Amino acid sequence: MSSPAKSEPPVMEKIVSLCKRRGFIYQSSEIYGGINGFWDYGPLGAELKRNLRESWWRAMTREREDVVGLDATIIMHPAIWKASGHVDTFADPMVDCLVTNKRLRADQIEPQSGMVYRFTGAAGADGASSSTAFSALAPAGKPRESALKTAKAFYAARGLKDPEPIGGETGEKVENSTAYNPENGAELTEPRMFNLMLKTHTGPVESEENIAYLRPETAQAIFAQYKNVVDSSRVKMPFGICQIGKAFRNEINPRNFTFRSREFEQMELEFFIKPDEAIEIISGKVAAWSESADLSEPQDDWGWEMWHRYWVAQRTAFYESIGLGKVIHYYWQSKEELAHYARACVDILCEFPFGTEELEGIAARGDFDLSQHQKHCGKPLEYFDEELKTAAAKLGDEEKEALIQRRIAAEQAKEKGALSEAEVRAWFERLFKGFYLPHVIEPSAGLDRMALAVIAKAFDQYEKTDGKGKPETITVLRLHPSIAPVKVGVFPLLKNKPELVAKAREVFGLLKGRLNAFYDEAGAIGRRYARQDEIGTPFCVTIDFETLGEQGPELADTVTVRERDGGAQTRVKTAGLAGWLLSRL
RNA sequence: GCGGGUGUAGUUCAAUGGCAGAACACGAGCUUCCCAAGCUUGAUACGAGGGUUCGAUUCCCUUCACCCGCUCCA
Repeated sequence: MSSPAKSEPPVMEKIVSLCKRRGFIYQSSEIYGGINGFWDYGPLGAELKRNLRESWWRAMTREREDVVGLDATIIMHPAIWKASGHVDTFADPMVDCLVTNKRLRADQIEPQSGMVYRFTGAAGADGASSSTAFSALAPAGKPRESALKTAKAFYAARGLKDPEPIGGETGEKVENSTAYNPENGAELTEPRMFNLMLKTHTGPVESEENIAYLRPETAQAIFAQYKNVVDSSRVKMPFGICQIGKAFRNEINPRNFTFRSREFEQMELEFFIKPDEAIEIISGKVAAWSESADLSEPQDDWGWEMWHRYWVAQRTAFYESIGLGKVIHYYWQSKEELAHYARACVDILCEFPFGTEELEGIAARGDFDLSQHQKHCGKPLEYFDEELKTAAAKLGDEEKEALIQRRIAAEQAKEKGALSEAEVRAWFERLFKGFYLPHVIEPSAGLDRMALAVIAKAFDQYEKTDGKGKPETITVLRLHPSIAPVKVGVFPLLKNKPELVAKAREVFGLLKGRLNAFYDEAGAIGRRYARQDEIGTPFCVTIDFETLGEQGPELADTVTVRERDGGAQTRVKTAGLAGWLLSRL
């Protein structure tokens, strides 16, 4: 299996072209010129996506006893996004440097002190001039020339040749200003808000009061309905709630085909676990993770770290099952990169033609989300753990105090987000009674990215000379059979022989209800194979004269099954054909 | 959001200030005993809006989309 060379940039273009030509992915609203950041799935893309979505759902819920599903609305109470932090963190004030056009976050600019020089314009060496005002800061200790140099760059960027700025003979002293770029002292634009959440209004009147957001992630719905699920579905800790659905982000710059788009589909699991302290009280210890740890079956003494590693292993197995095993990579976020509430986060990356990019993030988020919602909605979201209450009742005061002291020490060692001693004691008081907010492991995957990843991985082209010695390029989509949009093509060897056609229609009828089959009689047999290769169909069956019994009774009612990869042909009885194929998907 | 590039048929590409062409793909017919064969035949395009001009797909402006680099990516 050859993969396209990295140094060949048109690979992505070839994939985009194939996606459109064969009906996988189209530009949204294309007849009106398209709309930036939105993509539609055509007939084959819809099947592919459905297959991916269903394999995820099957692996996450149906094949497990400890995960249930949820299907929540896209528009939810705006307070959810307040509690989650999205209203604040999704609206970053941004400024642009007037010289380099670099965009910076206004709240992250280091305050500068020094002298500001104001220029009213500039004259160019060729007689042209500019009357655009500009100011630059010479940091404390730097001469006026430093500001002058920046001003020259500013006017030069606006088309003036060798510009001589006008004005700015004397400077004004400023202290701790964030209006200038720390890198070069250039004036910055006024801060502008960039809100990454898409907004709408509920009800007939558009007003501030009825603003609603299209969800920027599906996860928050799970937290918001966590209590209902606990109360209604008899789940016991640990357990998970998963959801597949659309999410929306007003990306400033959508890029790379469907990889970063404004409307996309997420597949998220929130797996709720007992806090490590509860595990220790119940089991006497918390299992320590090591490279050789057995992650195959969950154990009672697993803390967050084992559970996190377990889900990384589970998700890895999933990617292997859809044929991405060889192209995924891991990136473990460093302590500095982690959000303050997160304990660990690993990105599962995949090799795309445009680089190795994130497919899924698996975060250990502690109890941050539920505690935020508990605080904002004012309703207790604690889980009552009878087993924990019983175990805690057997602890002596000294043992309890040892646990508390250990936690206090751990909190004091934190650089940010540490709990006070009083908060720790209050938390343990609830814990010893059997109450806690569960911690959460969150594997969060992007369905559209996954679809793009499997297409990119499967895309294969090779050169071949045809019967006339003419070279041609053959395209094959080597999709894993389990996700291929069409599972089997059914062809009569010749379409002008009614017996063959009738038999082929009969075989097609046997298959179509059980797997996605495609009937084709147009063109030479080789062309029909090629058409199926290009859309990733793993099997083709051909009805020939042997099927009709013309070559002897032993071959009657057998068909040729041709495999996409390798082209191997096998004769299979029509009676067992559906089973034969299904066992190979 | 900034800078650069590109928009012609389903795809990949031509040509042109005066009737827009090819290859492949697609449809129909013939032919063909297994990997894009051949013959006949058919349908299909100048991203959108404005300007200049007797006349614009072509020149100019605006806009939209796509690609590359920067930026952004809770």
